[in-house]
This record gives sequence, C-alpha cells and structure tokens, in this order.
Amino acid sequence: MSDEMRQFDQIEEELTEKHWKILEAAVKVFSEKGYGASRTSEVAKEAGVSEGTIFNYFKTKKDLLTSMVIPLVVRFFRPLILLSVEKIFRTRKDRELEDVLLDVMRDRVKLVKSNLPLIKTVATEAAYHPELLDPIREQMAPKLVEIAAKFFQEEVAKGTLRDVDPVLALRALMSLLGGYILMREVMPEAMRLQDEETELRRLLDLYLHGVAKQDRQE
Amino acid sequence: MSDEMRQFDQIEEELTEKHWKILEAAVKVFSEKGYGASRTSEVAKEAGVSEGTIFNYFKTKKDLLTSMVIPLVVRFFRPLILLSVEKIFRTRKDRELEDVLLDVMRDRVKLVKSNLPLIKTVATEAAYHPELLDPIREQMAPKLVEIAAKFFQEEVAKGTLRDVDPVLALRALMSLLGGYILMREVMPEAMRLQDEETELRRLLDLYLHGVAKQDRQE
Amino acid sequence: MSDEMRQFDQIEEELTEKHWKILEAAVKVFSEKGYGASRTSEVAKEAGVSEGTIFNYFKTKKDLLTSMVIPLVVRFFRPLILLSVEKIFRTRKDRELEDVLLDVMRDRVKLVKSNLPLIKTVATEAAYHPELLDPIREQMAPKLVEIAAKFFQEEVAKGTLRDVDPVLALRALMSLLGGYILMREVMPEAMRLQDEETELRRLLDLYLHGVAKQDRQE
Amino acid sequence: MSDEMRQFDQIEEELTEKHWKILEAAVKVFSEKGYGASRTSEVAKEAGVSEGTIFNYFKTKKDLLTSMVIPLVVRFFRPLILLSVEKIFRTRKDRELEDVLLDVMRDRVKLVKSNLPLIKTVATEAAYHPELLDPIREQMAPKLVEIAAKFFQEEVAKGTLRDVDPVLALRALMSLLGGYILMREVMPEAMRLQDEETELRRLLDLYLHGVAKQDRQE
DNA sequence: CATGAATGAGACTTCATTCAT
DNA sequence: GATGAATGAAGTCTCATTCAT
Repeated sequence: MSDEMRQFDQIEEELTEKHWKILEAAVKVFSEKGYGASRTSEVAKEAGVSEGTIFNYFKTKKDLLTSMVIPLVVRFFRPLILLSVEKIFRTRKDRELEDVLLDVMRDRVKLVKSNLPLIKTVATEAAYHPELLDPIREQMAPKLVEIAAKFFQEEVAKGTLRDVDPVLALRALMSLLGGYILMREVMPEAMRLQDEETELRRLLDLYLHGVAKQDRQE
Repeated sequence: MSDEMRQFDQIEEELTEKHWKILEAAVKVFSEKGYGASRTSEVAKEAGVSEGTIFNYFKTKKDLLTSMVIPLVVRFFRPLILLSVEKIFRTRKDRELEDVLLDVMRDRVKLVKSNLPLIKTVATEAAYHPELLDPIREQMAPKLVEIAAKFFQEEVAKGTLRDVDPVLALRALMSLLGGYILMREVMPEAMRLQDEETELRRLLDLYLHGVAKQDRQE
Repeated sequence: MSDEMRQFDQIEEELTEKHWKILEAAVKVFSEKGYGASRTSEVAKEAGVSEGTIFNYFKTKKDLLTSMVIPLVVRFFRPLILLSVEKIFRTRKDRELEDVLLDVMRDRVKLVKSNLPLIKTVATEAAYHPELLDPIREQMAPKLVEIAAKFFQEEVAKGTLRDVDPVLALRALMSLLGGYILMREVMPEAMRLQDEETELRRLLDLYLHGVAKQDRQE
Repeated sequence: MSDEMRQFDQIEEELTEKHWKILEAAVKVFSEKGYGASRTSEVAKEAGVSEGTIFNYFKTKKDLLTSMVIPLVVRFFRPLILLSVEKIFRTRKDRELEDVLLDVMRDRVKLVKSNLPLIKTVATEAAYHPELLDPIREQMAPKLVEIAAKFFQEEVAKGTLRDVDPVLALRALMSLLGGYILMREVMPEAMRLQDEETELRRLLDLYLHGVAKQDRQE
C-alpha cells in the first residue's frame, strides 16, 4: 500500500462504528437539503442518537461536512488503486478494447450511482468549501492520471488508439460519463435518454470514433 | 417572438433598474459564499441599498435566488434564439464544419465564463431547489435540442457527419465543454490544461474523430 | 479636561440611550446572579427589549461585562478629577482636617453604596477577567495616588499629619472604608456595626490616632 | 473540643482521600477560571479521575463549591482555636506588643497567601452563594471576635492600647491586612508596594499610631 | 419609496449528570 | 467503586423579515 494512503487508513481505523453511523446520516440529510439548510437535529434523528452525541464525535457541524472526504476516499480512491486497475490490466489481454472500456464505464457509473448522495453533497458544497476537494486534487486525480496515461500509452503502442494526450482522453471520457449521469438525474426526458446499457454503448462509440464521417486519413 | 418568451419579457420589463442592481449584487454575494451562507445584509451593502429595501423588491431571500432564472434566461435563452443560431446557419454555407463548431465552442465558453458567478450559483443551488431548472428543462433544453437536431441532420445530409443521434451528439459536445470548464475552474494543474484555444481545438478533434485508430468502415 | 479622558468621553457619547438602558439592566442582573449565571434573556427582559436587540448593541455577552468599565469610569473617575478634588482643596482652608476627611469618607461611602451593584459585579468578575481593572489600574489609581500625595504632603507641611508615605496613608484609608462597607454588607451583626455616622467617626479616629496608648514621642 | 466543631470534624472524617483529591482539584480549577466557567471535566482531569467519579463523591457541581467551606474551616478556624491563640497568649508575657502583633500579621498573611486559591474562590463566589459564608458568619467570626476582645481588653488593662472598641480594632486590623493582600495581588505597582516585611511594619506603625501628628492628649 | 432598529424563532453547541458496564 | 459514552436541556447568538418613521 502506498504511503499516501496511510493517513486515510489511520483515519478510517480511528473512526468507530458510531462515527460511521453519524457520518452516513449526515450524508443522507445533507444530500437532501444541502449542508446549510440541514439541521444537526435532523442528522441526530437520522442517526438515531441524541443531538449532543454528534458533537462527541464531530467537533462542529462543519467537521461533519469535511469528514465526508473520508468515505469519498475510502470508496473511490482505494478501490481505484487496489482493485479496479489490476482488474482492467489483467483482463485486457484477451479482450477487445471496447469491451474493456465498456466494463470500466459500467463499473464507474455503478459506483457513482451507488454513492450519489455523497457525491452530490461533496460536489455542490465544494463550490464554497474548496478544501473538500484537496484529497481529490492532490491524491486521486494524479493517481488517476497516472493510471490512465499508462493504459492509453499501451493502447497507442498496440495501435488500437490514436496518439492523443492521455489526460485529454481521460478528461473526455470522464466528461462524457459525468454529463450522462448529470443529465440522467436532472432532465432525462429533455435529453431523450434511453436505458443505461444503450446510452453507454452509444457514448463509447462516439468516444472511440467521433461524430465526423470518416473521410480523413491520419 | 415565441409565446413562451412573453412571460420572461414581461418579467424583464417589470424589473426596474434597482431590481437589477439588487439581483446582480445577490449573484455576486451568493456566488462567493453560497446562497445559504450569504446574508441579506451583505447583498444590501453590495447593492448600495438598505436592508429593508431588498424586501421592497423581493419578497423573501429565496425570491432573490429564484429570480436568478431571469438573467439566466435573458442571457442564455434569448441570444440562443435570436442571434447565435441564425448566425451559425448564416455563416455555415461557406465555411468548414470544423470552423463553425470551433466558433460555437468559443462563443459558448466565452458566454459561460462571463456569467460564471450566475451559473455557479444556479448550478449548485439547483441541487436543492430544482425549480431553478424548470425554465431550462422546459424551454431552453427543448429549443436547444430542436436547433441542434436541425443542424446535425443537415450535416448528416451533406455527408459531413455520421448519422448519430443528434441529441446524443449535442449532449456529448456539451459534456466535453462542461467538463473542460469545470476542470479549468477546479483543478487545472492536475488535469494539465493548456491555453484555451489549444484545448478547444483538441476537444473538437476528439469530438469529431474519436480516440480510436481509424481502421473501421461504416 | 485631561487627554486621558477623551477616549471615555467619546465612548460615552457613542453610547445611545438604549445602550445605557441595556447596560444598566445587565448591571442589575449580573449583580444579582453573577455574570456566569445570568442569562441574556433576563437582561433583555429587565431592559425591556428583545433578546436579539441586546446583540445589536453589544457584540457578545462578554462585551456587556467589559462595557461596565464605562459607567465605572464615568461615575468614579470623572467626578474624582472634575469635582471632588477641587472641592476638597477649596473647602480645606477654613476647616478642621477631621471635618474634611469625614466629608470625604461620607462622600465616598455614599458613592460606593449608590453604585454597589456595579462595583460588586466588576469586583467579583475582575477576579477572572482582569482586563476589567485595566482602566482602574492605568488611569484611576495613578490619578488617585497623585491627588492623595499632594493632599497629604500639604498636610504634613502644615504639621497636621505625620510624615508617612502618602500612598500608604491612602491605601490605609481605602482599606478601612472598604472593610467597613464589606462587613456592613456581609456580616453586620457579627461585626457589631452601628449606624454609619458613628462608624465613620470611629474609623476616622482610629485612622488618625491609631490604637496605641500615646506614650511615644516622634 | 467545642460542640460547634463536631460537625466539621465529622465531615472531615467522612472525607476520604479521594474526596480531598477532587476537592483540591476543584479549588485549583475554580480559582483559575471561576466556578461558573469551570468544567467538571477539567476538575476530573486535574484530579486524575474520570468525570463520573466526581459524581460518586459530590452530588452536584454546586456541591463541590459548597464543600470548600470544609478546608476553609479546617485550615482557618481550627488553627485559630487550637494553636495560634494559645501561642499568642503564651508568648505575649515577655514580649513587646508590637512584636506580638507583627507576628500575628505575618502569620495571617502567610496563611492567606498559602491558601489564596481557596480564599479567592470562596470570596468571589460568596457574592452569589451567600451560604458559603455561613460558617464564617456563625462560627469563625464570633470566635475571632471573642478572642480579639479578650486580647484587646487585656492590653487596655495593661495600658498598652487605647480603650477603643475591640471589634472595631479587630476589623481595622483585618481591613488593613486585607487591603494590603488585595492590592498586592491586583495592582502592586500602582500602589507602590514594597517588600512584605516593610509593608507589614509600616501598616503596624500606622495601625498603632495613626496618621495624625501627635499633639493631643487623651 | 427608503430606511434601519427591533424582533424572535431557531440554530449550533456546551456540559452537568446519569447509568450500563 | 470506577468509568466514560450518551443524554438533552438550555444558552448564546444569528439573521430574515417587519414596520414605524
């Protein structure tokens, strides 16, 4: 395990079961009303503890918000390093690139969807509490870029992908997936969204081949 | 002028100069601290009026927030209909598709950037006040889809674009632009962003031709 | 008027009528229950304003306490400079020293008694908020010492008083008066206190001539 | 032993070692922050016990405060009766009155100084919890008055002291000592205090002979 | 219309006290 | 007897909103 994870492991191990219960209650309440409009009394009720107990575990209400980086890292960063990446590389050999990418897309969408309240809260509150993004900026993003770069470069070497900037390619894929998830949440009819499998396949096709008619040679 | 715009025109015409001064002050303050953490007293100071005056023009603080759809529509929806679209079609004939799209991208990015406080506020608060998105969902998005559909269909007919779902194509372009703007605001270094013109060109290239090595025939 | 008073004048002039109303309510409530055990709601009720109004005039509850130095200075320091001293000197010429001192004692006891709640509060809270004593330490005490020194020195020159340290003499007189007032408040029976005039005369006699049988020559 | 002491002895004997440890911790903490601003958790930490344990020994926080009369009586009242008084009388015969009084003053100042936290706490809190003074009012003060009366009367009989009210003389001595100790704690510079021995000698001189020039005969 | 003093509901937070272990 | 997690009542302070001037 990398050094940079040590601190989060320690944090995680310091968190008792009740810590987690309260934190999850906060994620739920904050995601429904927003941090500012949420009441610590609601978090307490949701967690099944008294209001005072919250403050035995989290110094302030704000602390409850900033502590959300912990599950964020635990659920998104650690799996990124320990599991998914290996899996992608292990399973790549004998499969079509498209299948691999489709799997990745399915997997990421599933992960995001199952953590939507957490992500929604962090994403919206990060606009006014930028420190929430620090671990993403400083640890997750660089690691993600590193992994993506390695993957894309290998594909370029194999001749399956064009020699585009791997970070650009990564950003583009994330943008497409992010846009899809956002539209699906916010205005699925207006954007005429279909079932997820179809959408992901269409996105992947567009990601791989673009929208232009193929009349150019590289 | 379409019927659906009437209401906004009326609203706009009802808004006095002081309405706008207060509303702009609110956009500024809300975008810096977030709606919940902003104080009506700060908005008053920023607008150069007394606190009581705000409530002569806007019934409640929430009213200040929901009223932000007005400038949003005025600045994004009306130009969409009256100006840019015509321009795109007018200038299309004698120019390369790529140039046209690049112009559109530049134009949209510029528009978003010049209205970032307003968009940031509406985007984050919409998470907990969905009614903020109603005019977007019900008026802007359909109109946008309509325009895009017409445009993409004509291009398909000309043989410049593949026959992909125009709404998918629209969403994809918006996603790429949105992802770019977001990354530029949030973590430009981690995502290794370069100057805007370069980024937009790379995005357009990727949008048109995808990331895959062109070895397939349609 | 001396420079050192300017700041307090300014402070005093900045204080509106409502400032004073709240401050006096606070003095009353604090003196009955102590600062810590007093509730801002009680101060509000006593002042006849809403609880919120208190915080329009005093930033915090603590501010209410520290602001008590203002009436303290206004009522004890200013009269000290402007009135009493002159009076003492003016009336000295043609009167017995004992009468003059007795007048001073009566006057000071009266002043203290009429401000007992304020003094009680400042005295007890100063034990844990030493900044309350700053104006006393830095302005009142030195001025008092200066006045006393001048007075005692003149008396020594006249041959009415022994050549003792004027500051010691001042302290001793204050101690005797303070002890008297304290005992009167706290345990008048146990200390067998009599009517005030008698007590003050006995104290003055003791102050002037001591307890020892006069068998010594200086 | 007098009847009136029985209760305190009993109380004292009921107090276990842990009682004392907690009580002394409370004295320390209360004297630093004041009763109201002190936290039982701090007392617990200072005493080296858990917070719950405090409440096994003292029913409430208030109980901790009122229990402080116990050490107060133990340290001030009992020695008063059992030791010092006898000593004073025993040593009086063959010594100058001044030496005796100076010894008493030195002894009392030393006793007060070595118990300053306790006295400071009781003195300030007594302003709002008068019951703290009950044992002083009802037991210590009368005893003290009794002893002083006997002493002063004997001195008057010997011709060493004027025939002043012994209680007045007692109060005056206590006032001078109290004022000295207070000034020494609160504003030693402003009151130009010198070393203790000098101060006590000067106070005694003033106490015995007054400030007036001796030109009168009794 | 504009003002800003006054309001008071309600939020966060503290902390003495309890009690199961 | 000792512990310390849990409690919840209560306190200070904030701030959107009102309204008399």
